Amino acid sequence: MAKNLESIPRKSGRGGKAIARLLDAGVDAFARYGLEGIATRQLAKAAGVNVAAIAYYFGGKEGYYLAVVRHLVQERAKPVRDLIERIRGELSASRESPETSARLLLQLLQDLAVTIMLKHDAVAIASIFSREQLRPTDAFDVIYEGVIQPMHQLVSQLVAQATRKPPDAPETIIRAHALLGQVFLFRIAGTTLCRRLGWKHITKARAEHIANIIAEMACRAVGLDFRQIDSENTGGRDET
Amino acid sequence: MAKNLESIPRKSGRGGKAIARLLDAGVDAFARYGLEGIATRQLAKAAGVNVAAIAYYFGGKEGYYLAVVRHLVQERAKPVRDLIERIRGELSASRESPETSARLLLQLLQDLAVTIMLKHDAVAIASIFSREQLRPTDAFDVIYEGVIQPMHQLVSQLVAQATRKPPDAPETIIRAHALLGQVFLFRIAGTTLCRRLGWKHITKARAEHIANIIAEMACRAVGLDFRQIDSENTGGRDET
DNA sequence: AAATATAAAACAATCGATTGATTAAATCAA
DNA sequence: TTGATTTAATCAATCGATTGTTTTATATTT
Repeated sequence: MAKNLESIPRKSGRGGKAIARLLDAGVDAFARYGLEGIATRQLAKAAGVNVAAIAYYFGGKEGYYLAVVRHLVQERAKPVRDLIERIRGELSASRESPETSARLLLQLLQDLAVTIMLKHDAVAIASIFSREQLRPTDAFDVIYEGVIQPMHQLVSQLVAQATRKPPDAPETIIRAHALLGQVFLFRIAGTTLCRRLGWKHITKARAEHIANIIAEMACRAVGLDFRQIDSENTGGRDET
Repeated sequence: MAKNLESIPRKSGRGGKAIARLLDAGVDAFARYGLEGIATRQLAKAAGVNVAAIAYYFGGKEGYYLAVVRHLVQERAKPVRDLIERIRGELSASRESPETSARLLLQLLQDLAVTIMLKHDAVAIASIFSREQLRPTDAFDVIYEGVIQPMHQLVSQLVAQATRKPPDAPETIIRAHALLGQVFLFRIAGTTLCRRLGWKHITKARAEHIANIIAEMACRAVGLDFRQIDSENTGGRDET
């Protein structure tokens, strides 16, 4: 459908302003309303550019949407990819043991949970991604291969080492999926949680509280005692 | 917006056919494509009725959507509500103990997981609900109060008794949310799981396998040994 | 001057909603 | 049970508004 899946025109550096404004505005708008939920005219107005710019730079609405998702994954999701890289580095640096893996798993899930509940870009990723789950477009592959698959694989590896099972066993991957999903869930189903708890928003303190509980349940789920790991982790910075 | 939020006209029993056909077609269509993702003409064609019937019976597209959700929750979600009622009955019939609560929690999550992954109506509920989570409309309240809140409350109660904590404590509710969310997640994020596992669909056998793993993790998460509970549960019908 | 970028206007297509006419059914007087 | 009248339901045709896209013209930069 989209005309130019290659690179964006930008023959000279002067149209970069409009492109950048469109990409920025698109992240917010598409995350909030979805591809079909917002009109090109509103998108252009939000970006402060003319409607024709969408077709001019991206070939159309679909190409624009795809470019926004690509931008979101490649540029804005850096903190998430850094997190993956950090844990992966620590994993290869330490000797392999269930305790180490569990500790890293705990760290990863905790950090990811807070990031996904609070960080603006992560919220956008989660929103678009959950929409793409229900009705996948080309954008699904971009997000999946860009952030989901690496994350999923890393968690699977940590789960495998923590439970002493093969990392490619269906059981291991299903477990990893459940753990990762828990984290995403507090973003996707935040409305329900807030209603149940009488909250209006999820503040920073609340997000950290939730992250601790998630981490604890995750550790128990892979068969290890949370307190042991947590006390040697950051000196027991929390006790829920 | 919608004209008549009260009852549907249906002055005589003759128009019931059209209404029923519209409600049936609407469940599928709205679950698949969302409110904005499908046109009234397609909806009418799918139902085999004239476009004007939508405005005639429901006052408009929004009223139609709301009626579909109401129908879905009130009529089609009966198996889910029956499940809640069954567990609730068994809970009040047995004496209060962490073991009993954990066993019931396991049963509930296991049955719910299979239902939500396989049963057609439950899939529709999960799809519409997850959409309403991201961008709530009036339909959110209908689903929330009809099935989510009762389910959430019951799980909270079971978690509270299993962990010997107050049922209205934030920690308890957050735990319940995570457990319930895990189950929903395998429906919402089934695309990712299937891709990771090289599956095309989630078959009955696979759904039951997943349900077992979820139940095991849930039991561990609330601090009990899965094997003890499962062996006294249904005579060890599964061993993953 | 040539290439690139922006802007306003117009494009065909589709959206949800409505119209007036027609058909089917129910109601009631005889 | 009739036949006349009213009500309910269905239909094709059409409404104005809005959709994504395109065109045409103008401005800016190289």
